Amino acid sequence: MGWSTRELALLAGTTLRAVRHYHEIGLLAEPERRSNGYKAYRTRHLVRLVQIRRLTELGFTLAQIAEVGDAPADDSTIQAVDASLSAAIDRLEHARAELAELREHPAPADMPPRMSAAAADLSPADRSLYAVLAQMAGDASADHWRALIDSSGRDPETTEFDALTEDADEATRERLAGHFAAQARAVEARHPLPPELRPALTSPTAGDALIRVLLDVYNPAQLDVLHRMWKHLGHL
Amino acid sequence: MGWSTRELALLAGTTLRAVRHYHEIGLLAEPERRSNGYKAYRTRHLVRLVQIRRLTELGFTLAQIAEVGDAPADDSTIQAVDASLSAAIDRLEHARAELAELREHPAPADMPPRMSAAAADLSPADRSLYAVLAQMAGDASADHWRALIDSSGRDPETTEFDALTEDADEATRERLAGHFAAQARAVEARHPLPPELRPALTSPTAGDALIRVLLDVYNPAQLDVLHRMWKHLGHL
DNA sequence: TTGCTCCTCACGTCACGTGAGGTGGC
DNA sequence: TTGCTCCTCACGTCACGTGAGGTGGC
Repeated sequence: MGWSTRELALLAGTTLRAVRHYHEIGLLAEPERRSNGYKAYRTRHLVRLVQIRRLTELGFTLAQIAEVGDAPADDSTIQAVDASLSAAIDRLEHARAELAELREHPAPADMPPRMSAAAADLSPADRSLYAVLAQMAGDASADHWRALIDSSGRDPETTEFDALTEDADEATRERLAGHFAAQARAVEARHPLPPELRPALTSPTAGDALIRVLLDVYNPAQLDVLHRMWKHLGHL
Repeated sequence: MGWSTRELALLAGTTLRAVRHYHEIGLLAEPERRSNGYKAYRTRHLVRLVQIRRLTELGFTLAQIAEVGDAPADDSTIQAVDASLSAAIDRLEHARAELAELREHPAPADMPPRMSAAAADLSPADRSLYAVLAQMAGDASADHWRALIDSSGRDPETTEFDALTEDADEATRERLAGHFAAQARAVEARHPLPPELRPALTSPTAGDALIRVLLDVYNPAQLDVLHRMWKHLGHL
């Protein structure tokens, strides 16, 4: 003369535990018991359970379902649910687009996929620097960094810089600094930093962070070359 | 000489607690401490944290991120993530479509939205019955039930049936049974039960469930009328 | 001293999943 | 007696959120 919990769950297409959970939070009334203590569910429980399942599948939280009870959901609630679904879909589709790029150009996900291909030949130090730059300036800056990486290229001086140690002599340091300064000028002329990206990189906080990154990834000799380069550029 | 946990979190666009959580599950290495016990994060932590954030935003679980480490994710993992995103999007878009219908025809969500408008005039008993029928036969059956409800209409006999009590006399019961039998025959001729829906409703389990619903929602006099109707139809 | 930051437990959230241990029905 | 179902705790899951209580730095 009534369904068991398992039967009710199967009829509603859900699980034992879900039914008990709805009891625990007061969403679903507990049925009468048989003499042996077993629950005996009736039609009203099944209909209510089906209603709860439908609403959860529509994206309602259990708290929202509790609020609307078994009345029609008011429009503001439906709008709120729809807005959250819409936002979730946008996020998921953006994620899928990035996943597709990641499949085409497999890379560690330390920077936007559109930069990864260009960054493949960078030294670990440069790569870390670009990863941080991209993070700080936002994903919209990916194309800018990619252009920068592409046009600065891997020349003999870059190889020399990557291998630079403390015993590098004065002449070598000056030569590299001059080379990179000229290159930086040329690259900046062709690919100026988009104005909307400037604030994220020029604040004192951002500057501090970038300096710490430089100190972390380059050795003293390399830092010296960068210092000389900045002097060449007149930025310091 | 290093970032605090909060600074690191801000630089990576995440929260204090997320950083600590990644430590707890071993996703992110703990940095050196200052003399006072404070953590001092370096560039490698920031780069790793940014990578973790990117992967979570792409839909990777933290367990999957732990598996791939800081290497490029293998294609099978990417495919698995993409498949789950795709499935999630499908569910969300289906939910949005149903939400839109629900907004046009506000109703309790005890049955598919496409039935609700037609079911608005049913008695609570009939409504429960149709809710269960739709649940058992699946949402694809909604159009069938809607057609049934629409063409059986609300005539005086239906009103009489809804108000029927135990003191209803023999003649009334027979008259109603005959009326509903004729109506059922006409409706079934115009809207036969789609063959693919039959199995879900004709199994012994389904039959038992439906009988229990009838016993729950109709009173003895109404059940008697239904019993007579079935005899008229030759189904019993 | 006050206010702000850092630290480590440790419980809470959401919607259940998953045993653990005991009883009832055939 | 065996096997299956029912019951009620109660801890686990996932990715963190949110205080609780104490210390450090200016």
